[in-house]
Amino acid sequence: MFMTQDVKTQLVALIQQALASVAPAASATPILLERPRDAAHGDFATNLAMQLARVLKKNPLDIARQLVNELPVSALVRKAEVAGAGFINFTLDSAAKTAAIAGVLALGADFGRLVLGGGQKIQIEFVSANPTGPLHVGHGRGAAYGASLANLLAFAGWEVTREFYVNDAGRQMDILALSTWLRYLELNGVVVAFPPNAYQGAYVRDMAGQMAAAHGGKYFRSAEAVESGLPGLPDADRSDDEAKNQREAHLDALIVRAKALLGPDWSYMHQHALSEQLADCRDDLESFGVRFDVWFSEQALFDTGLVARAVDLLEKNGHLYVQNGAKWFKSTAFGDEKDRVVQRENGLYTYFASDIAYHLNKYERGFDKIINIWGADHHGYIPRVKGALTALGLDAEKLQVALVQFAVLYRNGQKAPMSTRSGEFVTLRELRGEVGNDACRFFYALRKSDQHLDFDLDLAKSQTNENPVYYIQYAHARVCSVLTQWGGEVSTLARADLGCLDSPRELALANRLAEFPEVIAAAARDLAPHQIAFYLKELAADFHTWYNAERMLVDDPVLRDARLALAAAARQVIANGMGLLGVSCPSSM
RNA sequence: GCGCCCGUAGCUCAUCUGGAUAGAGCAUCGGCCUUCUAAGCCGAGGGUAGGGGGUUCGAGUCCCUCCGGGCGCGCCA
Repeated sequence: MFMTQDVKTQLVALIQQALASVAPAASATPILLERPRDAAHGDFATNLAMQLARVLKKNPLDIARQLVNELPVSALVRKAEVAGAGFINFTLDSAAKTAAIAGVLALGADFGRLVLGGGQKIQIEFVSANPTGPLHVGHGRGAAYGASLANLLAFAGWEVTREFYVNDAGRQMDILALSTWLRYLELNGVVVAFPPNAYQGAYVRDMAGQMAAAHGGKYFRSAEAVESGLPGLPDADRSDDEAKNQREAHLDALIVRAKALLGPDWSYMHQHALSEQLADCRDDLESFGVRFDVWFSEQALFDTGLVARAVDLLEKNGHLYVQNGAKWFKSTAFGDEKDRVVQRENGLYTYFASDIAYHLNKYERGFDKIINIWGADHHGYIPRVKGALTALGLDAEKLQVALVQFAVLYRNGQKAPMSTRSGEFVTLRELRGEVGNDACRFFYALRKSDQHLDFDLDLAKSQTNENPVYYIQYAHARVCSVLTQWGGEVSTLARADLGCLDSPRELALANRLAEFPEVIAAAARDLAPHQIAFYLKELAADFHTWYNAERMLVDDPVLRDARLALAAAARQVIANGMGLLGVSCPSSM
């Protein structure tokens, strides 16, 4: 019997012996084994001879033949042959392939678990949406990617902290609080023109309604008090820069007025809107199978003085200068396109300043690696953040930014609007409700994160039964059904005699199971959970093919148990992989 | 204008850090349910990998250039 995990490394060891004998000088050449797509090319293949051709200045075919000749005899390898331009193809002994089945059944939910991360602490910050409205499908993509990636890295041996950065300190929150108050006034019959650049969504009215129900007219003020003396609004149909500036100025003046009129009640308004939206956001994400260990408040960075400390530190290190009354960080010294303001002329810190403080805090918490998952529109932001870290004397290499490309929605073949403020967007909650959580998570997982995503709503909604997620879940359900009809104790299958499994379909499926840890390793290395999704599709395909070709519940108990063991192992790997992607595996469909 | 990302079958996407004849799903066409779930299986057609050049044993993958699309270039967040 072969140790499951070791088949590949044992094969590498054999090749290394051959290499040491053929080309002692090049014995350190790394040996890469790949699983050929074409079954005719065996179970493993190496391009070692082609790699050596360059160094040894010899014909790769000759090198390959020598390597095969020098390969030590082993029960592991049934056949090693030279093919193509110099590949060496290995066909394993059946027992070496079916060994994976026993391995899966012995390890269960831990099959595929790795120690790549060596228990290092890694922080993944994702979603971090402004709590100013419902999450939309773009956030959904970041959420699905981040959650799957976090699960994946934890499975691969890192100690993962999942974190959501709450932007609770900026102007956007003020605008939300103002929007809520204006809707509240509206409910009390006070007619104030609702600014076009305030938050228009129905959820704002909902919050206002709750507030009116709970506090009656406590925050009532007259329209005259609210509006008198404010700068006017331009015509609604104007979209030039001047008009835009006028609208922003009007909005800011309204905020100032609201703060003056409400006094201490303003912060209640602010807090209420924040906690409502945050609770909604958390609920939405949890229903989506996305959980966070830490909800980190931007405001706390100011309250604890960390923002000031971070800026002071930059100043002390000589990386700041004053120009036009503002404090600038000399980020061009660290590869950025231009210098950036950290403290405005009016004394307020910029978002960049609090972000520097936030990253300083991340470093001070002692993570070995930090991953930020950002929307692709933030790519220009990376050099300045890394620059600031370097300027603070920190190792910027610890920080890795994974960009998630935009999800562009299509409805009836038309681009759907995605603006939060206009309130016209498809929410994540709507999407989950119409497509289902499983299909939703898998739909997102099925795309490489740095690839633009055309999300066709009509397709996603209408094709729920054709979504590939069901293909995989169906394989799982089929195994459950067969095992139920068999009625035996599944745990006994781990001891089944697998010697009778020798058909190409069975061995292909067993091979696929053995590949799972390699898929985990590659996906973790590339921060690419989509590789798991594609692997699972292939695994399910191997299973369905076999299922349609052979019967499991046969009379011969030895053959029956062997096949059931294979099926049970396939079910286990499907469950392990789907679990990482946050997709459930029903036992019947 | 400058910077980053992208361009693969009619559509949506893979391609294991440069490997063998570029693969799936959907859609189209043809077969398979008296046998453990047909949400399945088997088969067929469908490609100048945006165009062109370069690097080498070998390029969808790396470099250059052009075309096309997305995003960014605030004392916004």
